[in-house]
Amino acid sequence: MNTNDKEKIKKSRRNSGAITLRDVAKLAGVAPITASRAVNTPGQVSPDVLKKVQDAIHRTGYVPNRVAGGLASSRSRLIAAVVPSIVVSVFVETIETLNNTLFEAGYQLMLGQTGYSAEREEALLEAIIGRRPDGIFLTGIMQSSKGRTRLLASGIPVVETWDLTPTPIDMLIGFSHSDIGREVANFLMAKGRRRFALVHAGDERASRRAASFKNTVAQRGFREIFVDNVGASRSLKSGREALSRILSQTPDVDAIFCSSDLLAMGVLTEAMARGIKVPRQLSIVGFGDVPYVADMVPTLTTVHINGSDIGRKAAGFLVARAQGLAVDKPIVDVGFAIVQRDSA
Amino acid sequence: MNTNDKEKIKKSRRNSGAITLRDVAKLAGVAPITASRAVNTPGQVSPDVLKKVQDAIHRTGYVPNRVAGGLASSRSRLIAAVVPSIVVSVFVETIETLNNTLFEAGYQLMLGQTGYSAEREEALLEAIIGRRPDGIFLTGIMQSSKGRTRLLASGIPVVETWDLTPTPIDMLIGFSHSDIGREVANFLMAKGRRRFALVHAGDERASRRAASFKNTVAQRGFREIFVDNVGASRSLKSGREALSRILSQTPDVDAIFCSSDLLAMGVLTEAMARGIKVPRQLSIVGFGDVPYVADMVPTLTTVHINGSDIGRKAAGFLVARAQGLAVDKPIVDVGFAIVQRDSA
DNA sequence: TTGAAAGCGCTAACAA
DNA sequence: TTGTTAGCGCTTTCAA
Repeated sequence: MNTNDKEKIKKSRRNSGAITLRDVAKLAGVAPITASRAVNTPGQVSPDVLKKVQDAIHRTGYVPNRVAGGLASSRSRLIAAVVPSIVVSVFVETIETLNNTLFEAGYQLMLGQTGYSAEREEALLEAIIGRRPDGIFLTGIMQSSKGRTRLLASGIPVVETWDLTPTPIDMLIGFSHSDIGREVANFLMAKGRRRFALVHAGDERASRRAASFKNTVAQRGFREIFVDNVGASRSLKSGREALSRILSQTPDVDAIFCSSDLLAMGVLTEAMARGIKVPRQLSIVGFGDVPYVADMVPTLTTVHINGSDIGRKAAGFLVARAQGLAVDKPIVDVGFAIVQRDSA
Repeated sequence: MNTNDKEKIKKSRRNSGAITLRDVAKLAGVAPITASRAVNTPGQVSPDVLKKVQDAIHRTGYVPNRVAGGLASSRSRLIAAVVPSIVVSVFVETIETLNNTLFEAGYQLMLGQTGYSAEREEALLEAIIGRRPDGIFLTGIMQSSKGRTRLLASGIPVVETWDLTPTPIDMLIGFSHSDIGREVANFLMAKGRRRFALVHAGDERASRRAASFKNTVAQRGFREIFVDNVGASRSLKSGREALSRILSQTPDVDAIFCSSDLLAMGVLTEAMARGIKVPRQLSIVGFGDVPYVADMVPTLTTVHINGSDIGRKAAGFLVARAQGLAVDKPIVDVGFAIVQRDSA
């Protein structure tokens, strides 16, 4: 931008110093709204004007202020995502795909982590609603009724994921945790296993899978199974320690279902370190099917969740809603699959 | 909110229907600016007024519109982060800590992924600057001079990370990739290794570590080493395949440095599958020190990067700058450490 | 301690 | 196709 251009730009007491659409319009010799149209809906503007505006933009290095645009149009082009944690790798693929799909459609992602804390979730919700995003992605079902009420009152499209419920706030993309527990139990029983144990983290969905597994096994008359809750420590190490505890209580255990692949890898590692043959003496099943477990030795039998698919579908739903379209069938069960590999 | 309250709220042609500060003020019987002060700087308001405003907020369920506030005050309380990808687990801890630290300080994180693509990075930058965030976190050094110019012109505080340069855009928190290559080479040579190979992904920083490793080894007169570039496929599987290729070219290889822990796990897995003794016949060194590699069998020797520390420091810098404070020593070398475990 | 006025930078609504 | 006007919901500035 040359000095001559600069002089044409009006100063005001409060302006932030950045180039505005008004500056561009003045330089191009048109009204601000015309410059706005040249930027946003170039088809509505004559080629002549379009060129003048584009020139002015180029000369000034103008970058539209989306905050102001968002305020004026009530469309922020922002989507908020709430995740327990991104170090829990099972959620990462969903967020990656959600983010990429949204970006292609011209939306930005705001990321919030609850750390599995209800209190934190509430603060996050307040912060999110305050930004007036065009949509909200939730990992899991919103349990707190206060949270549900706030979301409903905000009028912002919401997609709950990673679980099923008959009463979603709005849209839903998930799968059944109790079905998973039952199916894994059936799978292991069909393999002739009889002495079961569970290793799970202390979150509600993992507990639900565990409870369903336990019920299914109990219904078939097997003896009480050992349940090891590792709480918040979702590491490979806690999987190793869990197996140690299990073996000291029930040395004849022959099948273990873990609430994550990482815990399962821990159990597997400890088993190998102790010379326990997997799967001959002990079957191990994980959850999540994170990429590398298919290529380890031995490969891990696990429950596959299509995280990418959830992210992509959620992005599609939210973008459609943001654009005022009705979403057809906004409740989707994406299911799961038990992927049989070496460890069970 | 009861019907009586509702009637007091003025309707306008354009308003979005949500409760505004103006509604709250009217209900409380004060001016909007007074209600604003009651919300943001309660100390500046009499207890009596404070109570009336809080009551009105409670009755209406008012949530402040941060978009409008941001526009008026030129402080968005938004920080943008640019990452190559979050499925590359080495970046996840940094983002998690960055996000959590920012949230504590009242800031939200906007996440953008480049997928290691320059073109994508440019589009991302445009989208980010358009939101006028109070700060920008970059993974790596901004290589493109166009990008540097835009960032500089935007006036937004920037922290580049994960690398060092004598000419950062603004602030910098990183470590030296060429030092890492050199030190790992020295480490392996000191262990008496002579036949080296490299497995690295096709990004610039990994290539720099590899080049430095290669130089160091060459300076000591060892023969040309085999370099396997796996390109964009940073999986355990590509590590396994890389070892196969290396062995077919140089069967007597006795040390391999990988550009990520996941690739190293792949090499390790393939070695074990082939009955190659690690570390007796083959030393393997990874990069990143992601949590679980310390608890596998065998444990992985790797280069530790304190990702959490980078995230926390970056958040500190950005928040300080956003609040108009000067940042003391905004260029930090966080270093690295070779963590010796079983695999080398 | 409280308030009136005037924006922040943009777009919806209406008009020509 | 282009422009005028009046906001979006909040905060800065200045005044009382």
